[in-house]
Amino acid sequence: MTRQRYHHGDLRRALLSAAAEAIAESGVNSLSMRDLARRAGVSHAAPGHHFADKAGLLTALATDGFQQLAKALGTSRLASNSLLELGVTYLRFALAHRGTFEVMFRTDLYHAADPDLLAARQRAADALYAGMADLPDAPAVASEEVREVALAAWSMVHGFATLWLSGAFPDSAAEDPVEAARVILGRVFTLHAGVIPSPEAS
Amino acid sequence: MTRQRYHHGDLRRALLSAAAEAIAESGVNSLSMRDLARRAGVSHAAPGHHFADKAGLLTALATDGFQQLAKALGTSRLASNSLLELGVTYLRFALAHRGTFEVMFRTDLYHAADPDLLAARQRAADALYAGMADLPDAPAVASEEVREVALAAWSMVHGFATLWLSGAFPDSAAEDPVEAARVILGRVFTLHAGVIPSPEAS
DNA sequence: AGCATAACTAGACGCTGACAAGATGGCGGG
DNA sequence: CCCGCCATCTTGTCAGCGTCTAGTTATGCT
Repeated sequence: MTRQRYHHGDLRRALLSAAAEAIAESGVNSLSMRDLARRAGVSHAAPGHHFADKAGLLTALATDGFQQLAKALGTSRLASNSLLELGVTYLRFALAHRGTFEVMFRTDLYHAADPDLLAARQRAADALYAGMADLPDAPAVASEEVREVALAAWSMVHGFATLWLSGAFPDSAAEDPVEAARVILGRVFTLHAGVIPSPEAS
Repeated sequence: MTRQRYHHGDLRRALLSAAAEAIAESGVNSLSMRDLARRAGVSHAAPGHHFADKAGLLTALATDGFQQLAKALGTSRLASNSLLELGVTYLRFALAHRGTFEVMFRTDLYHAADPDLLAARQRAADALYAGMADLPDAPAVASEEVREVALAAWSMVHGFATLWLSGAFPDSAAEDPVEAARVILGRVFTLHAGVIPSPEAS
């Protein structure tokens, strides 16, 4: 886990952050190992020593992403255990780390069976479900049905994030996606639970 | 539009369908123009005459996809103008044409400014919003707010489709995604509108 | 001090997308 | 009828990519 300083310093982490930045800028398909090596000022084969192959690098990137997401979701839950705010946290993560987020849900790009990745993904899923379990709202649904509502909520916020990132929405939601999501998610969630966190309107 | 028969027959369409199949099998990143040409039994540079470049082929594929989606949504609306069934149609399309669907929302892969593509995308969006406008339900929301609910519904079904396709869901929903979605979407939509289409349960 | 080894370099291979220049064949104007 | 035109397709070429192999440098342990 802990990386010492070697010739470069910490090439592994430099490559990962450079990759996240490059993907956020110009998409994952135009990412090149050799270009990453160039940015880091090392030879074209140097990355191969830290990551078995390109999929290995993306596996590490996705793993980091799931860990960060799990942490963010856990923090959000403690701050204000609101289903709506949990969704906003999810969206904020997708926007702030769009390169990493893009890779996380492209299982064809990395080694999906990697144990570290699976563990991190599970931890993020647990954080998500945990945040939904002790909802401040939704007293109307039985415990069994919580799972269904959780899938619906996850689907909605994930779909909103991906659609917005791909520019599929009309400009209405393009200005401030977080605020737009707060209104949209809030409308469904509050109607569902009968509890009104009152996003902002009177 | 209409393609005559030439040396190959109809290479353009053959390439597009082969591309959709190949992407559905092994992802868009492992798609190769040369492999497509090999499958069609032509030389490696033949595709270049029908599509300016790889992005051009994917642009055409996405355009076809949006046209098909618009058609499917329109048909669904006529068959049973239910918001739930419209969502199911959307999901069915994503599952049946997962290769095409994957490309449609990856704007970094194709020429996003292509006029034909923009027109097809707009037509699909219109079909989606039209299907939501004359809902059988949702009498509680004002006409302005229909747009917000539409975005929420679109986000939810889109998110469900992409999450399922990426294998992110626990196995619970993995068996029959359409039925699972019917339950999940129905739970939110019916609670929202106060109308119960009663998916299947007693 | 010396050495095993992690970290990196240099070179090569087959593959890819893209470009240029030549071959092939159907169709309309003479 | 046939002849030239042009869309279609082929062959050849190029730089760049991911990956493999072999060789080089520098670090930390004994």
